[in-house]
Amino acid sequence: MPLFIYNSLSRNKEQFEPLRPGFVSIYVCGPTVYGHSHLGHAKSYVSFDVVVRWLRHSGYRVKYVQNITDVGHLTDDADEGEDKIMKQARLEKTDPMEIAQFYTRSFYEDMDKLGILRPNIAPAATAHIPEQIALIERLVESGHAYAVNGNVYFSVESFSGYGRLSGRTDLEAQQSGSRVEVRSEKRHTSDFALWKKAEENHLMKWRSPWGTGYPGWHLECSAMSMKYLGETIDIHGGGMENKFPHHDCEIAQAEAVTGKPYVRFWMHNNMVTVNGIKMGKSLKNSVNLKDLFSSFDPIVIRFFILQSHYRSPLDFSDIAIRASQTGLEKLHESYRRLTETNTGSGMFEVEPYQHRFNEAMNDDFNSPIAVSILFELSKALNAALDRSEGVSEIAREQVRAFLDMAGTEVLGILQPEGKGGDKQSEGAGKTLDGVMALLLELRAEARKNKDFALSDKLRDRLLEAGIEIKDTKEGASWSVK
RNA sequence: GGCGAAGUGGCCGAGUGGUUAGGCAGAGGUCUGCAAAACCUUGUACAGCGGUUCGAAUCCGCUCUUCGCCUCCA
Repeated sequence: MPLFIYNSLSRNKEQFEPLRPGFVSIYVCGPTVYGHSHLGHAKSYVSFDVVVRWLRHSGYRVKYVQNITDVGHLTDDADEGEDKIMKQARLEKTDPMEIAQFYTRSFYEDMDKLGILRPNIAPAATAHIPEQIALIERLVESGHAYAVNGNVYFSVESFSGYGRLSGRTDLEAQQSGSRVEVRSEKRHTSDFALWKKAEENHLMKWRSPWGTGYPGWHLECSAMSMKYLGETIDIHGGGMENKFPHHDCEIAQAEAVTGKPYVRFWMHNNMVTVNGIKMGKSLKNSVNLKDLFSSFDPIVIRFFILQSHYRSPLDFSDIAIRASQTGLEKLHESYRRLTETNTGSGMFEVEPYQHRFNEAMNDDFNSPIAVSILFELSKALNAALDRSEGVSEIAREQVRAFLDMAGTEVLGILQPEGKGGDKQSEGAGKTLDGVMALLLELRAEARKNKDFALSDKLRDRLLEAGIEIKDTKEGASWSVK
């Protein structure tokens, strides 16, 4: 079954075939590390995590590169303003590299909790200054860039395809409509900085052929992508807001030098909104993940994200996440029942679900459909388990294999069997198992003797202690809430 | 002003030229000592106005509204 991916460059779904058979190169724009991660990061990286997981499941060897931007971009317009990382360093009374390191660790902490697999290579911009300088040199030599007063600019007029990704190809229109004041030293308003001269007090700076300075905003991705993945890569992902100027600039820088297509498939994920308005750090409505994790299990957040398509905006609200939480618990419960129930003689056909799941994932990674298929399976499975003949050993193993693939390996929303979360250590878990077995036994005896006051007391007090009892046909079970 | 996306039942959220998305919430029922859980039943929605068509929520046009980008941003 072929995989189709929506390519932002062609604005169409296209059948995906990697450049090199069996091998997929993918680069995703990483975070600028000057603050804790928010829900927007979660949406982006959960989405691409599932992309990578699905490609791997499909048999590809995937090399996934995601940068860490630890050189500060500027806080306001094109060429003015303070470096964001420097600003944060000033606010926290420390130095830029410490800020970058601190928030890099914070980022991975959050991403790990969301079940996001780490990229194969996570290059930091500051560790690739020579590569970036080399790229600028090539651009200057080939006449695509020019140096003025210690700054180096890319000349957009020297590159015919500039703006093709975002559709902003009319340079004149850009010039007249630009909100950025024309800077005299640039040849064209849309020319963008490759290298910037550092002021005296600038803390992050390096020596270059053009004097002491620091790299421009778009350069690192081109340089590092080409270094680790080659001049033409299969997939480049990122947030929609980066289409212009960031990705258009990346294309220009890379293709001007190599003369080859930089990226074959551009993928852009949509934004997170809060009450319909884009969430952003500068808008002060961003939902910090660490805060969110204090109210919701990170896997619930992951599930919430996957219930909408990566190209659709996701509107945040507590009510919507709570709905997801209830739904996910249902899937977990169904999976638990499957693994714990005794087998019987009943049949259960997984193949149709499997097929539709693959179809959904191969249709531009349609996770909401994939999730809905898990719900349908769960419903049918529960019904089958409710029947007296139950489900046969073979059927059970087939369903389990499917859920392990779809729910655990690909979507990352079901816990693998035997791994009951991080609520208690292994040893404590064993002890609790023993205690609970005894309590359930006592309660069963009480119920048998019609001592409902005692049995209800056990149930209620356990619930207060955070343990929920469920009475099923097969007897009582318990779970930590 | 330029570039782009979207408007779906109480809420979230897919999809499609004619047949049930799915989840949450709600209602009724089965089960249960009572609950919870589970299961069954239940909702005929697609911004508005025109057009194409045997038939459109799905295609085309217009209108309205919302959102993103054009300044760093996942």
